[in-house]
Parts: sequence; structure tokens; C-alpha cells
Amino acid sequence: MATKRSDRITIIQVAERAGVSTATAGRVLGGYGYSSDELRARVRKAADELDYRPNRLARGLITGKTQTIGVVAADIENSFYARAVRGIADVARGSGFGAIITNSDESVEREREAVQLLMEKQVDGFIVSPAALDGSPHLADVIASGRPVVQIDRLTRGLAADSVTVDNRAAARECVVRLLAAGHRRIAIIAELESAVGGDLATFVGSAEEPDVAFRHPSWQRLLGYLDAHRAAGVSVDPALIRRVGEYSAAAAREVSLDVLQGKNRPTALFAGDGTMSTGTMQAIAAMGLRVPDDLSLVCFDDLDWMSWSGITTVVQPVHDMGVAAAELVLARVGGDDSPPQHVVLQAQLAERGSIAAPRGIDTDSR
Amino acid sequence: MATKRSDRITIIQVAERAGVSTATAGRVLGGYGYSSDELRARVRKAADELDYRPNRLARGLITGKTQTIGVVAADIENSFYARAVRGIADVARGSGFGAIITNSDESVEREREAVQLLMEKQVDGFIVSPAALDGSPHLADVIASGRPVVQIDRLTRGLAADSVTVDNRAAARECVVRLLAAGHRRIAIIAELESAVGGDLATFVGSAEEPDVAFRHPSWQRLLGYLDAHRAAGVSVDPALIRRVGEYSAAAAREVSLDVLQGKNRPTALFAGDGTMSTGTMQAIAAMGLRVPDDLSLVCFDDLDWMSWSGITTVVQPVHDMGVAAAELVLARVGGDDSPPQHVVLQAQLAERGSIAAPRGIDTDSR
DNA sequence: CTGAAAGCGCTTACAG
DNA sequence: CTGAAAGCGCTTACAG
Repeated sequence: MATKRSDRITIIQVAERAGVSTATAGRVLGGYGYSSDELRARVRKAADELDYRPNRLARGLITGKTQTIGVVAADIENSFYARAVRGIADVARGSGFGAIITNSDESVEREREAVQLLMEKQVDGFIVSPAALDGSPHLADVIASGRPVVQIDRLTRGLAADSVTVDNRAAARECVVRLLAAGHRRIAIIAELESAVGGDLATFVGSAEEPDVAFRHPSWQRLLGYLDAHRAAGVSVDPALIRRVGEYSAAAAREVSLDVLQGKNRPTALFAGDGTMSTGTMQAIAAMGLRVPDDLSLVCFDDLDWMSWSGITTVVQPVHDMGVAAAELVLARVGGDDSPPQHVVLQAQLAERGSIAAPRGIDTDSR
Repeated sequence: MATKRSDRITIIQVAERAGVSTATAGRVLGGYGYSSDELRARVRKAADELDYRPNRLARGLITGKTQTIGVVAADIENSFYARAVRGIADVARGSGFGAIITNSDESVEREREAVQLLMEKQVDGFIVSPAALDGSPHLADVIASGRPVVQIDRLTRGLAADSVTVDNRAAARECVVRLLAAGHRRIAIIAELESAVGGDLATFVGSAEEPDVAFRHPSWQRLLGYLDAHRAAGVSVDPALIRRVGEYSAAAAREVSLDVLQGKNRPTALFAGDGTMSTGTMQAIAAMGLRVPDDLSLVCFDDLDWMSWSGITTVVQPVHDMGVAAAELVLARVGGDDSPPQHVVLQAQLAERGSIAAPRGIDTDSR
């Protein structure tokens, strides 16, 4: 019983039934321009009776606004993006906007394709977790075309776009400071630290200063916080404890964690520097039959809210808030705000419930 | 440096530069109708030189197709929907489609609003996890308007729409059969079992037959599997072991789980009947310092892939596949397939790694 | 405040 | 195979 095209109720039939011009019907139904109370009532009544539904495509074609936000996440299946998208969708809904979601899988090429599709669909603005941080011509093109871009989680060099990020360095520093205060001296860090983007690990660790840390992926910033804490405590870092997984994969993180736990001179604490990595690290610990925090203290960045119930200390990123902030920025820009790019930095919170124990056999002033 | 409206490259400028009519330019660029090799080359060249980007809004207005799928999830933040949406987005991308994501939070009213917005945006089809299973007039309206609806995870009574679901009853039965085979006789089930939708629990448990189980929420179907297994084994069920959480909340499930674990005559095994519930149940177990599976066997429905590494037996729903199947169905319908409604039922898989122990102090033929 | 006309950027019959 | 004209469903100046 599909409705034939000709059956569709348009503003023309509403205008006819109300005995007004389509212009007037449009003014009433679209909520723009002026109209008298009387005609307004007549048009509304006619629209009601016909069960009129506006076609937003037609409006969008004229106004150039579709009331749609384009989102390019790395991977919506990842709970980080799932939660951010929830925040975005909440804000969008409140303003009558929709959100089109795409995944880049951290590939610049896919990101480019996604942006292209979203541009053709005439989205009003973009929220992107950029794949490349050393410049992104296709995102610059978007901005040049007059559509706002808000970066989330990361910052691209030379892009005049708003951003919403977390102070990863401070949060990581705080975690490691606590582990050090509990007496730990061998703290392994398991993190993504992708090589292609990140550059050389030894150079990074060696350099006292890292000028461009803002344009590093979050895992590098967290490594920096890890190093900061050691430096401040005067504890030297064994390079063998810095483990680079190279991809956002729990399985890969599991292998890396097993390796560091099975090696000689085992660390007494682990800092899992990314949400997905945490999962793999926990698998490794479980597989070895170690107990947290008795055998090993564990601090995880991001995610699973129940981890803290198992003696795991968790740093929780305000991911939903990041989505909300990003969406609010986009909407402000769409609404005409053309102030200089804003860079919102949110703080991650150490969950209260997790516990850090002193290293085995050592009794220090715990926290 | 925002591009002024007048700067926008349309098919008109491309046609001019190529020295052809807009109709011909449209035929070449849109890939429809006939055109000679020579003109095709000229138009392509002109489009390239001008960096022409089609406006899909205009095309959609004429063709009535937007190449967009509307998705109404209960909550994209929930990993179930996040994974399903990933599957949907993958299929959509492969066909040049986009996906607009909305959340209903299990509210019929929100679902109605979301559907309304998506209709106005002229999406070609819907994938919905319906909030109400006893009939849904607004979804029936969508179908009457000629747009396909594919239900995911659940089935609405009287709706002539495709569906993709999981055989929850069989999967739950299988889990409980294993627990029973390991010697467990007191197996608690922690599940959502919302009262408003589900009806009376005692009646449900008492009735030997449940004719309309297809139109129950998944948690009820799983309870049925739990009952099936007991019946088949000739083990009677203590009603006190059936715990209804009433909402998809880890916090609520934690309280319910604590209650059943702290009560007298504690169960020797737990079956957490939903993904979100599993999280709360694990929190409760951790908070009580119990070890799985030594102190207590635990089987969880859905989700977290690392759980099985901690001695927890997991039933994994093929959620990504559900999204893929749903998207493929929608695309087929959009493509003109008007065969009778299809009901795809996928099987959940028991993860291999989890272990079920015999109840404490009992030594039975395990598994 | 209201209406007749033009137009958003494309595609669709219809002639040729 | 190609072009002139009409039109998708709205909104936008422009008169009145």
C-alpha cells in the first residue's frame, strides 16, 4: 500500500485547502516571515487535516542548511566514540539536528571519502577525530568552503578549527605519581604509540622537551605524563618498560602485556595507556593468574566503569562531555559564531574506588 | 575565506565550460541516460577542472531517494548498538549510503519523534530497535508511506516489517544446560525483565506455553530458555532465584546481584541475562571478593570479549552481523525488493574459553 | 501582512 | 545521442 508520488501532501495542497498562496503557507509552516493570526490558524488547520509533513530536502536546497552534523569517528564500535556520539546526538536532537555517522578506521583515505560524502550531503558542519595530525588538506578545504569543523580527541597541525580534547599528559602524570608514591619503581606502560605517526621512541623519551606535543596522538601525550612523573620523582625509567602496541587492538595489547609480565625483572605496576589496551592488559593478567592489586597494581586509562570494582584504578575520560562540547561548538558556528578557533581542554578523572597497593614485599607510605 | 554562495560550482558552470546542455552534463556526471564518448570526456574534464561536487540534496528532491538510512537505536552508547551501528555503517558505506543515528532510550515517544525527523529528512529506509512490541502505529505509518523498516533485536506484533533477531531462547537454554550438567542446582538469573512490557512474572514462569514469546523483549526469551533447561533436566526452579532488574542499568543489576548473593541459601551459579546486567553482576561479585569460577560459576549473555579470560563464560551475540544483515535488508528493499517480510534469526555463540566449575564441594561430571 | 514570480541544483520526459 | 523545457517542494526577494 505504498503511497504514490502524486499522493504526497506538499505545501501546495495545504495552501489550496487553506485558500492562501504557497508563500503564506510556507511562512506559517516554516515559521519565518509575518502572517496574520487568522491565516496562521487556517493554514495550521489545513496542514493538520492533511497530515502535512515538510520535506527538509527542499528547504535545505534553498537555505543551504540541512540541520545535519557530519561525524567522522575512527570507529563507532569503540566505546570511546560510542559515548562521544551519544553526547553529539543528544545535543543535535535538542536543536532539531540529525547526525550522520561515519568511520575512518584511522585511515586518512577513508576519512577523505567520508568527508566527501558528507559534503555532498550538504551537512552544516563536521565533528572529526582526525586521522592525520601533521596537516590535513581535505579538512582545510572544508573550512575554506565555509563549513565548520570541530576536532575531537586530537589536534591537527595548522588547521584553523575548534577542538575538544582531554589533558592527557596531566592525567597520566597523576596516575604515575600515585604509583610512585606507593613505592613502585618498575612501572610498565602499555600504550598504542603508533610508529608511523609518532616518530622514534628513543628520541621522544630522550628529549627533555617536546615542542609539538599538542599535535601528537593522545597515547604519546600520556607517555609524556608518565615520563614527567618519573622525572619529578627522580626515578629513572627503564626503556624496556615502555611498550608500544602500535595499533588500537586488545589482542595485540594482550601479547605485549604478557611479554612484559613474563620477562625477567617483572614490573610491579602496569599503566595501560588507552582504553582498548586496558582490555588486553587485563586479559594478560587474568591469563597469568595474577591478582590486582595484591600481585600487581594496575591503572587503566579510560573506559569500563566496572573495572574499579575489581581493584583496578581507572582514569575516566569525560567522553560524553567531549561529544556535547563538540556538538555545541559546531552548532554555535553554524549559527554564525565566527570568533577565533576555540580549544576546549577537559580533565580526566581518577575514579575513587580503585586501589593501589605497595609493591610486593615493600611497605611504603601508601598514598 | 568562506566561499560565497555565487562561487559554488554547479552543473550549470560545468555544462557551460564543456559547451553542452545541463541535461547532458547531468547525464554524464550522474551516470544515467546515454552520452557519447566525446561529450563524456569533455564534461568530465570540465568537472575536474572546476572541482565540481554534486549536491545530493537536489538529486534527492527529484529522485525521491536520498541514499540515507535512518537508524533508531535504543542507546548508541550501549555497546550492543554501537556494534550494530558499525555493521550498518559498513554496509551503507559500501553502497554510497549514509546513516543517521538517533536514540530512543526505550521511549516510544522519543522513537516517534526520531522517526518523524528522519521522515522529514527523507531517509530511504529505517532500521529500528522498536521500543513497544505490542504494536507500533507510527512504524506502520512509515511502511504505509512506502519506506522499508527493518526491526533489529526485537519484533513488534502486527508489523509487516523485516527483522533481524537472535535466538535468545536457544542460547540461554544452552548456557543453563551446561551449568546444570556441571552439577549446579541453584542457578540465579539476573535479567532486565521490564515489568511494563513483560507482564506478570509468576504467570510467565507458571505457564507451560508462552504463545507470544516472539513479541517479548529478549530478556524474557532468555528467561524462557532458562526455564526450558530446568524442565528438561527435571530440576525445579526456586522463584527466588529469578531476579528482575527492571531496567538496563549496571548499577541496578549490581544491587540485585548483591542481594541474591548475600541472601541465605546462596546460588552456586549466576546467569547474567543481558550485557549491561553482566557488568553489574561482575561488580557485585568483585565487591564480595568472590572468585570465578572457583567460588561461583558465572555465565554472561553478550558483550565484553575479555570476560572469558577471567573464567567467565560468555555468550556472544553476533551483533555486528545483525547490523550487516539489517542494512542489507534495507538496501534490498530500497532497491525494489518487495517480497514478503523476512525474519532473519542468528545464533549466539558460547565463547570457548570460559570455564564452568562444579559447585563448591560437589564433584560431578563437569560439562 | 500577502501573493505572483523566480529560483535552489539537479533529473526527467519529450522532441528531434 | 542531445537539448529545451518543465519540475521536485520548498523559500526568497519584490511589489502591493
